[in-house]
Amino acid sequence: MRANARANRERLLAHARAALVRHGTDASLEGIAREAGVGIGTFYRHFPSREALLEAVLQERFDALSARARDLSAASSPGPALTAWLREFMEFTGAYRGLAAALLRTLHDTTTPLHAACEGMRTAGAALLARAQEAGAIRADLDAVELFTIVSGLTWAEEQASTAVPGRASADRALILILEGLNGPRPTTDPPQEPRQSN
Amino acid sequence: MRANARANRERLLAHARAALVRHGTDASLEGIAREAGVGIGTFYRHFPSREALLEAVLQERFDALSARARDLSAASSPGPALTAWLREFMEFTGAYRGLAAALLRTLHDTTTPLHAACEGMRTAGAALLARAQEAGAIRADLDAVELFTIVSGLTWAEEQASTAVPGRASADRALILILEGLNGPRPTTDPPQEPRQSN
DNA sequence: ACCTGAACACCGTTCAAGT
DNA sequence: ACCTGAACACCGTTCAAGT
Repeated sequence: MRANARANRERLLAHARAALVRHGTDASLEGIAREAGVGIGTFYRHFPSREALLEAVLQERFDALSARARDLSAASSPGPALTAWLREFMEFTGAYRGLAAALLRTLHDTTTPLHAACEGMRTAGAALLARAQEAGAIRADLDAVELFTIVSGLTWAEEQASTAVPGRASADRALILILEGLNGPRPTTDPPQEPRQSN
Repeated sequence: MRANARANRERLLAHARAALVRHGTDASLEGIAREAGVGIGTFYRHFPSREALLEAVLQERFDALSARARDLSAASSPGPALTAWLREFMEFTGAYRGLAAALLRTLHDTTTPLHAACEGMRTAGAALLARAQEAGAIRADLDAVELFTIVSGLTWAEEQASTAVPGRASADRALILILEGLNGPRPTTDPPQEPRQSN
């Protein structure tokens, strides 16, 4: 019987993944159970809440992003390492419709299980930020919560814009815009650059 | 009977406003009708869709923001005028939970009635942007759709963060951050400023 | 242990019937 | 003209009953 339960869980997860891709984070739970050929009660036994389901689906991605932050920290200089990681974070966060919202909620609502699941990933990202700030690549008066809020907001906005198109390109563009600011790129100070033309 | 219908409409609008403040853009339509002491069918007669309701509630605000853009264009220099207007746009957009999402949707979905209702406001904002770009206050490679997308994303993100607190302060802060960029403020070029200390 | 599905409490939306 | 509310088709969630 134990094997039966395990098989149910796997089938639920598989159909959940498909449903998330198709319908986003508020895919019908009844629908997932139905497609998995399982009673709704069985669904709730395995995943007592929508968040628990998300957690199960996303856990390994969280861990992968944590590891990625550590790799980037070892392999790249502080500024580019943060930029590269944020790009991957945004790509992940934009994977399902509604995911940016679900993750952003966990940033402040510390009680939820999904919060705990994200925490490692966010700590890793925050370390990357601190390193970039020490190197002077990122303004010092920015904290990790602000950064995650802004980046999530951007991802969400791009996601709303493109229902059909994946829109990776425009999300990258948005990241560049917030890095450089709407008033234009800041000339790097260490090796002095050619001056901006005053239009 | 005509007076009766008109009274119903007004009562529905009044209760809709209250419900939007309390429950956000996806307040229960049945609930609004119930509170207004009116059958659900009557609700649908007056407002055939949730969007139609939003449009009726927000129309005068759209118009006010359009007018405000024109006033600012006359009264202030290009850069500050845009900043001031964006601040007001964000404040309006953050008035109800879900409003930023509803408005952003209309940016691309041109078929909806709410899109038409927003258009004037957005055109006015776009003019302010163009003026700021001509003056060199805002980077030239930014279009109005991008700007509205980014600003909406920011407003949404701040709104998610603060369920209880209105959080005006942090939205302002976010606006400053995207104007200046995460890599720090760009020194203004026209009147040369004191140099940034290299940390 | 694990599963099932009826039951409950909610939605949005439509439409035949009333005045 | 305008209003009503039952009807339909969906939800999420719980829980008594089954194996």
